[in-house]
Amino acid sequence: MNDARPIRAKSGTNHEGTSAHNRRVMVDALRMNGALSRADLARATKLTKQTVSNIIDELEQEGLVTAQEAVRKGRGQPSTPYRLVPEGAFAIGLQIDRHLTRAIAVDLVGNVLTRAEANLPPDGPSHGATVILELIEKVRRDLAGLVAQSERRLVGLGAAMPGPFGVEATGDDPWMMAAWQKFPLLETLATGTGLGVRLQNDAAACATAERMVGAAQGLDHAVCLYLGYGIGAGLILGGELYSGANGNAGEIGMALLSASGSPTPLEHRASLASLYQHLAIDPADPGVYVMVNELALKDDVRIQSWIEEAVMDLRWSVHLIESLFDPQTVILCGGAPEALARRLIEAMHPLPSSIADRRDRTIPRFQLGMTDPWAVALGAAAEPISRAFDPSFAAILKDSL
Amino acid sequence: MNDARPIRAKSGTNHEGTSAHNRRVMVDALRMNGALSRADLARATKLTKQTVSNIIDELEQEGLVTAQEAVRKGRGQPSTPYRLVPEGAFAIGLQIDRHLTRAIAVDLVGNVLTRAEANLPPDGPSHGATVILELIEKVRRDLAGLVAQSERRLVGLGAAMPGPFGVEATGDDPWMMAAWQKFPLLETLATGTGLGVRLQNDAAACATAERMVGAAQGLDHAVCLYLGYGIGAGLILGGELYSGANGNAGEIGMALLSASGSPTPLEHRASLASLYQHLAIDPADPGVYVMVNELALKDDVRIQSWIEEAVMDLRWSVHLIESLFDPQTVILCGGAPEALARRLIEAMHPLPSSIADRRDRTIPRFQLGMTDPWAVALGAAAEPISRAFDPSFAAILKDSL
DNA sequence: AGAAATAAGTCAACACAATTGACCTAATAA
DNA sequence: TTATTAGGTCAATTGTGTTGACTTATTTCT
Repeated sequence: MNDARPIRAKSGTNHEGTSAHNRRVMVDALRMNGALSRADLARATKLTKQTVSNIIDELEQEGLVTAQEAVRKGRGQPSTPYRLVPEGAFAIGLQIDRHLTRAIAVDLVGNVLTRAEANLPPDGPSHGATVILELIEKVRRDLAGLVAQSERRLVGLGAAMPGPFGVEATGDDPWMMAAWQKFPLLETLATGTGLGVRLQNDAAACATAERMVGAAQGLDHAVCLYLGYGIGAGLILGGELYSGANGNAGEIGMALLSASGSPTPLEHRASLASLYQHLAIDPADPGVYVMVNELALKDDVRIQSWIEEAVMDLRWSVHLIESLFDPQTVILCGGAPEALARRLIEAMHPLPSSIADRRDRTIPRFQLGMTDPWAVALGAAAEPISRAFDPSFAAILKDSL
Repeated sequence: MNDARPIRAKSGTNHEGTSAHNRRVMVDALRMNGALSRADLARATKLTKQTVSNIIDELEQEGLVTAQEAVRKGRGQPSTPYRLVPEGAFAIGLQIDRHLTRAIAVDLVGNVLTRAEANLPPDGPSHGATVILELIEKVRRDLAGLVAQSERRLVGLGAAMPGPFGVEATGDDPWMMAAWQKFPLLETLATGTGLGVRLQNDAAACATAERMVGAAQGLDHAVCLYLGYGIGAGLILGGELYSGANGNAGEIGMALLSASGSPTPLEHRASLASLYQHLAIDPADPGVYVMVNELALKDDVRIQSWIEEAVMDLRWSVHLIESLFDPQTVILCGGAPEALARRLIEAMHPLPSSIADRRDRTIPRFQLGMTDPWAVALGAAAEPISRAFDPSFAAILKDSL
């Protein structure tokens, strides 16, 4: 009678899926190449001129693309390049960090339009949620003041916070991140803002940012090594952000540094937390960023000694990432002060030899990405944009609607 | 004038892409669920009854599915379940190992129809290629003798060999694997057989096998830890095999076991190579498999001491894999003799705590997959089947045709 | 028994989106 | 001036999933 066992199957697709994909492919092509004519797009996407023409007409009507002046290039009718209209869409990003929260508004091409931050009250999520919702409201109002129709073109809210998610807390937790994990954040944000909300960990958010406006643009295989209070990896695999079965992929900070003996998590050694400890400064102090940056600029010996240690672990991490993910490049990004990040990059050479040593290599094995305390918030904001406009398998299928 | 810089864009799709995807979804659903009625398929794939009906009619005509007897279940018209026809498609798999080569023929559902192996001449690829082509010919003839029309239904040839690919050789290489890497294997096989050919490393092949007929069936996020002469990981990420930018993803054997001091590659400690060394036996001896299996069965002390050491490294590996990939499960598979594999699995407990410790867990964190010296060859054969019939993003796009 | 309800599956008309091939336009090269 | 080339449009066509009414076969209710 009742067949209990549910049927597992992938979703099918139909015309709308096809159409949605092709529209996304256009937007993606324009994002990566700046401005392209209809004929260019047809060649690049392998669609017919006519199809491209129809889609571009639609996108133009919707205000997502616009024609530039015709350009003559050689023989034949001049081409009319189209480019993305930044004001075509907006998204809001939210970063929840240990002692503060940041909100940011970006447009279709990743320009930051407005931003705001606030301290998180130390008494946990239920009070903190109010602060957050107010912060989002503020950014939303500012955005509305800056551009007309912003509300109509708001595609969603992206949130980022330290992971891992859905796992029992371990050890000390002065900033109540564990409490935040249990708090029904997404529901609160969704009902409080009326927007669609998704959650990423901070490394994933950084990778999303690097993919939209940073060093991972146009790359289908890249790993962002995020050095923040902890350390994590944001994974761009096969052209999409990879989150794993539970949204926890890339938690390299938990990787143990030796199989036998007394293994230490990478996080305990290579992270800003370890730097703060090494320098004996209070991570909650709002001045740490500037302080560390200046120490790095003047090559302070204590920073140098930390860098020497950390670089060994980072070399190991890069080698590990290359061995396991075989990416086109590894990008150092995240909340580390810029001067520190530069010192680290310099100190990384020479990289240990790995399968990434290839003759056909055109991109550096390891490079510096964004070093901006707002990178995570930016990535959080980039997520809804990416969800709405980037080509992806999921977007074609019926169950995505 | 000449705009040098090429335009980068993803491919668009059209009706044929839609259709191709939906057909694959049907086959996939039948593979995972055994037998389903048209109505079941419609519900599971979110397509309409009519669409499913049309596709099933086609598939039936093509001999890929067949109706079973109608079953009455509760009220309403009895349903007619359809199942895959094993003889609907065949593929040939080829394993090139250090001193021998294996060929195998499988059908649509992964049944092994015939197999053969041969020693690889020690004088390198150009002579070896002849041996291989003869071996494939033999398997192909045997297959043709076993089932009618097999040639018409042959979807391709999959090859598997130890990786990594495209990297300068390192260290000693008694079996000339480096020479094999340089040899134009794919071209030789393609012209020699007239079939489409793809290459995987052995860990990836194992994962492909586990996905078609093993422990990874129906899982979208699984990692196969392949313990063979070396050690590697086959990655099933987001429902597809992930190969990285250069086909080298999952090379966990190269992971270094400690950041500072004198780091050792995992491969030097946890691999059958290390076991052979520990036991002081010649890995080229064709009797090693049986020998090791018997030693494991009688709990030989030398085996036990190796296991104790190896298990520490394997625990570390599983923890690392869980931290970086966040899979639903980790599967131990590959060419290790079964008794040894069982001993290893037993000795793995307790696993180190990791982000994989979740309350909502239904599958074991770590489990035993296939322990069959033919697993790699089977996976190699599974690849063309998977390519031809599994749903995938690439299969929808125009540039896949 | 008979009627109602329920579920599987089919039929024929339809809608949607990409394709096709002819055609127009605007530029450069001969 | 004319031929050639490239961008782009027009209108008809094709392929594929959808829709809603209908048929068939079975169980459940009265």
